[in-house]
Amino acid sequence: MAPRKPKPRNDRKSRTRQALLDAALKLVADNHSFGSLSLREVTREVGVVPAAFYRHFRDMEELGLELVEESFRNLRELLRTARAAPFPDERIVRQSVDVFLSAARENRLYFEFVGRERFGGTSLIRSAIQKEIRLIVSELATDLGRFAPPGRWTTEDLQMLAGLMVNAMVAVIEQYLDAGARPSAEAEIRKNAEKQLRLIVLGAMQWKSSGS
Amino acid sequence: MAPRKPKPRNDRKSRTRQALLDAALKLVADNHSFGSLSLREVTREVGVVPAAFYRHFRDMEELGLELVEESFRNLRELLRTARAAPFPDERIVRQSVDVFLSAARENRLYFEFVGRERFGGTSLIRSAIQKEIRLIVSELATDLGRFAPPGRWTTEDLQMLAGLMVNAMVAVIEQYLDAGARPSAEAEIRKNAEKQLRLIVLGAMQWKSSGS
DNA sequence: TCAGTTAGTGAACAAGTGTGCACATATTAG
DNA sequence: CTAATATGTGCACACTTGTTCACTAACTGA
Repeated sequence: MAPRKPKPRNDRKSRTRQALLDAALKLVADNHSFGSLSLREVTREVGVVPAAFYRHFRDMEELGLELVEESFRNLRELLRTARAAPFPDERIVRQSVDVFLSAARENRLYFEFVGRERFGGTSLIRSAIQKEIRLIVSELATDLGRFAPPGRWTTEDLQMLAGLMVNAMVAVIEQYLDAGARPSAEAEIRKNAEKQLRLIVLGAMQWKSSGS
Repeated sequence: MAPRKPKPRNDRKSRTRQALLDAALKLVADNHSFGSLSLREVTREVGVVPAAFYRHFRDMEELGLELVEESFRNLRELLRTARAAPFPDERIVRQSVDVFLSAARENRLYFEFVGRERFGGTSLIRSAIQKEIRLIVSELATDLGRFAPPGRWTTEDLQMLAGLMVNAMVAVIEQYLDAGARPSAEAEIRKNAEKQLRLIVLGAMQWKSSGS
């Protein structure tokens, strides 16, 4: 049987594709890991027949990789604006934590997806995510290099510092997401995050390069 | 048909149960996440009929929780021996990194399982893991309290410091596991880990409690 | 207007899944 | 030695899964 309701085929070119992505994202956040999410569940959520999936993606994996890209497109956009910043003193620490936490709040589903698949997913998806994160670390490292007294910081050490910072923030975000966004927990987590960053900055100011 | 080979039913009480656990562990490390691992795959790997599974576990989830417990039983044992240690100076940093990395090498499968399910798994398994990690952080915090000049460190701040350290080490271990244990990468990772810990210690020595 | 392409349908398939049940065998207790 | 209890077998059931196929409806550009 042909479809009875002509389904106005809205303005945009192909909304179903985006609907599939959104549905997958929602289902991953709701229930289980992406790996144990079936093609049929996704199409069912969208309200479309399973075969229609193949008009947009070859695979569930292809959809997953697309989700990774979407996630980091948002995040990188955000970091680019936040990167025009002064020397990392007290204020910048507080601001940075704010930026990350509010980003996590607004793009919760994307962050949850990335958090789940960072280590849990298929190896293709895993390495895609790792690559993106390494890129963020590198960008932060060159940024930090601008404020560092030249000579005291090797490129390697800057990477190390950036890695430490990013790891701390990632851990904070995952802690925040796991807390179900209870506002009471958020205040606690925010305070903790600021302290951790402050301590790292403190250590960095005392740092002397790898010798000894 | 009844089984032809009597299957000598070796010494121990019930080896099948452990075989199921081991098989699940191996399959998770090899292929996919625990969530997308079927009961039948596990029994097939052991060489036993699916229904036999129910003689030992009600669920796959129950088996998963058991795996979490096994994993941390090992790890906590290890940490208890390593905890009798002097003030965290240069040597102890190097030793700590060694302890963690060699633990990750020897118990690779367990670490891989925990890494995958920490955020990827069912919510029951997730929270079981988080609880264990929080416990480790707390134990480390009280340990650190012994070396801290009293008054300068509140309990809260000690928890913060311990959390930072554990996070860093967890990140290092996951990095190590992802590198497939290539020895060239291991040296790099080890050096990086030592630097990160050194920087944290440096920051801690400069720390003054939360007031600005 | 009319041909061509795109997006979605519905039915079918082989394969894999969790779970229940009656039965067979091993192991252990009395 | 015998009876009782774990432990494992075989088979069945109803479902869900991914993928294919010919089909039609809708949109597109000339």
